[in-house]
Amino acid sequence: MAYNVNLLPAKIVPKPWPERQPVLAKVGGEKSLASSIHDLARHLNISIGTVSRALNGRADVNADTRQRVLAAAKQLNYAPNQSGRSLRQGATHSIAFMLQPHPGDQQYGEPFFIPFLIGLQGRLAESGLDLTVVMGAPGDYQQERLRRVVETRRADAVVLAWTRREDERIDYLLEAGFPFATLGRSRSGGKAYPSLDLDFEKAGADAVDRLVARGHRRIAAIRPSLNLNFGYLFLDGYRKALKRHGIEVDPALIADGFINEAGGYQVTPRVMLAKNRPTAIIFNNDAMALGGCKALAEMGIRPGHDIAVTVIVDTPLCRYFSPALTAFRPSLEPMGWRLAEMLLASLPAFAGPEGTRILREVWPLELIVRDSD
Amino acid sequence: MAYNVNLLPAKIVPKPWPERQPVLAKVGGEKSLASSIHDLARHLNISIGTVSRALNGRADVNADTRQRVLAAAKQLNYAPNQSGRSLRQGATHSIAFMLQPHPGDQQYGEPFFIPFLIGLQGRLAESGLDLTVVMGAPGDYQQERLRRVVETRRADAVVLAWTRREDERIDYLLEAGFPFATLGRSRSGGKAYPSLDLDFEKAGADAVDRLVARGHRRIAAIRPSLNLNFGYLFLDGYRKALKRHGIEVDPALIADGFINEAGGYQVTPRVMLAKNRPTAIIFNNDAMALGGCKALAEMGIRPGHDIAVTVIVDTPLCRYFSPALTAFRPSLEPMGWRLAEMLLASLPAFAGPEGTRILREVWPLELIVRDSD
DNA sequence: CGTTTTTCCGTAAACGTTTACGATGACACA
DNA sequence: TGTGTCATCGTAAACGTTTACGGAAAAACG
Repeated sequence: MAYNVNLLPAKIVPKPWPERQPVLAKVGGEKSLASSIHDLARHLNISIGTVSRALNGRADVNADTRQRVLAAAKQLNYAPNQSGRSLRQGATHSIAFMLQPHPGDQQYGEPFFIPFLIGLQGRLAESGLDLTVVMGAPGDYQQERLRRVVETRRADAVVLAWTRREDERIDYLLEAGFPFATLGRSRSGGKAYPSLDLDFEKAGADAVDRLVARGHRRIAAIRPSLNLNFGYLFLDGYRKALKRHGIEVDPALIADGFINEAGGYQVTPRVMLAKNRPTAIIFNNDAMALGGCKALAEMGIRPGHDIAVTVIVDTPLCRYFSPALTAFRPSLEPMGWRLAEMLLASLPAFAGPEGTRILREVWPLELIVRDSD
Repeated sequence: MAYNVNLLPAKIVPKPWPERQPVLAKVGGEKSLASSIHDLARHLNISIGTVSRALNGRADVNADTRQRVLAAAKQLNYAPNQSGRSLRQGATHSIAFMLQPHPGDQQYGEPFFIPFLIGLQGRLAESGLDLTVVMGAPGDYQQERLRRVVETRRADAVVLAWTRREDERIDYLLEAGFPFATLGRSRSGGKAYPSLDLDFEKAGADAVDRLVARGHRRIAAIRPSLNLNFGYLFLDGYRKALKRHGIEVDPALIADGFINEAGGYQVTPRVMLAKNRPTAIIFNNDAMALGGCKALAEMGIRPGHDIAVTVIVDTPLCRYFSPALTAFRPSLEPMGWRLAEMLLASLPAFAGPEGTRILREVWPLELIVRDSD
């Protein structure tokens, strides 16, 4: 008889952590989905210990017995119960990726992560780990979800993205001693942790260099608001390069907006109406570039003709847009692969010889010249 | 002393299911991340049974005791071990969404799902369920991953997307008796299951109706290959509407391509070079439309001027493209919410009164008229 | 005051694994 | 034959929960 929490008088309704819920009925009914180690043992008339050892490749089991166990496992469609394994071993064999929609993301999210996740999952799978993406509600900045994943031990490690300038998630994980790796840098955290980032600073500088070489001197920069760290890095490179060329940085040519099409659309007219009207714009994001180009089109300004447009992170959109947008391209899938490797190297159970931890890599972006600048 | 599987002589290396891996060290070391129910019991000098009952809101526990337990839980930073709970209850309290990159998706994936997932996760969270997205490698069509999730009981139910005409995943889940719901219809599966889909058939017909009303008679249709079901539905609507208007269906005006920018780019010239050159194109996907418009631009054909372009599934891309693309818009977040509701209604533990299962809803797409037709 | 009911809590089993430990033979060797 | 080694296996505990059951004390009732 399931007890219904909701029927409790209001004042004694507990708010434990987390809210407990009705128990799901066991699925599958009679024909259980998969057999347990006990079924195998009974079927073969041996002990469960031996079955487990056989399945786990331990040495102290007869070769013949092992074969029989494996055959029976296949025949009876055995699959180890993950909860049982996790409970006993204190490890879930799965890595969590925190995917957090941005507050400004009204409609659609970043396609950016998919190839990254493909690489990540590919490498993790090679080590027998599952990758599970845990979604948060938009706007709560993951802190709560992260705590929950960590404290209920749903994953053995986490991978963070969209790192911020100061990132409380990183502080939390460091303090908790929970293994993690980040896509992107941050200024948070005294201790070292594996992180992989793109060289937005150099890309910003390279973009400026190229534009200056082509005669531009009034160059606008449009980057995401929030305090996403790559926006700062990009702007640093932009500023330094301008100074190197003896060009004064004009604050009116720098704007922040939501990291989506609407943000770019909204913010671009602002820099175009500056006293010193720019002859070039660098967008720090493909979606913002799309929105920005829309705004330009409405002002009768044609990218590649009347203004030079450069995008920092390339996507298929940049290639298929008309005119095709000059952009800096990351190699996302290898990055996912690599970050998995870095994370694994930081986990005692997977690390090779001592001292092989890999920390703080910064990868270059490749300039793809197209028609917009 | 951990036994290293890799040191086994090759011939007795077992290939159990799944490949077993080294055990991860318990994280956190001394300062354990969270305390167990035993810690609470010891701290309060009561039994673990009482602690559990207090936390779970059972009635047979003194109000005062409950308060003390809850206070201690907060103080000691208690969080229930998920593996323990799952093992005991036979339920994981988490729902899996299978995300499968398409073979053609070389670089980037579908942003389509994010708002859907936001809605899905929002509703599930209200019932205390976690949503975890499980990634597969591109190309293997999920069957293996799905089996693994189901058989190792990593989730209590799954949500499928990208349903195909005949979908072996659905057949498998039905036969296994595992709860699931699908975003999209399929012809598979004799038995009923919760599914939510968009009315691609009507959208296809409406698109034709509108174009015919504006004087077009040679209308091309470009849809994804593979046998994604919505491609068929769209084409059905397209065909029926043409016939209704007494227009013969010209196979040369219909083309399939990979469901991304490259696919649209590759396939669009094919229909444009038909003997009966079309005056309008309906794209079944926004990315394909982007690629297609690129091809058109290279042929000197301007959407909205020289040709009418309509897109079946609207995204921000359609809105911010120049010219803005007329498109049919889904309401993805409510769909996610609704599908979660349908799934929950099919789970005994969450269903309300008997007979409230919700099956097979088909939602309309809203026509957004812009500048491209 | 005796009896019955109610309230509250402790006990212990169970979920499916893994693994430390010990037991049993088989075999080798002196 | 006695002793030691090795291969192989069974036993049982443990991981952290939930929950059926029963018991003790308190409350209610006659």
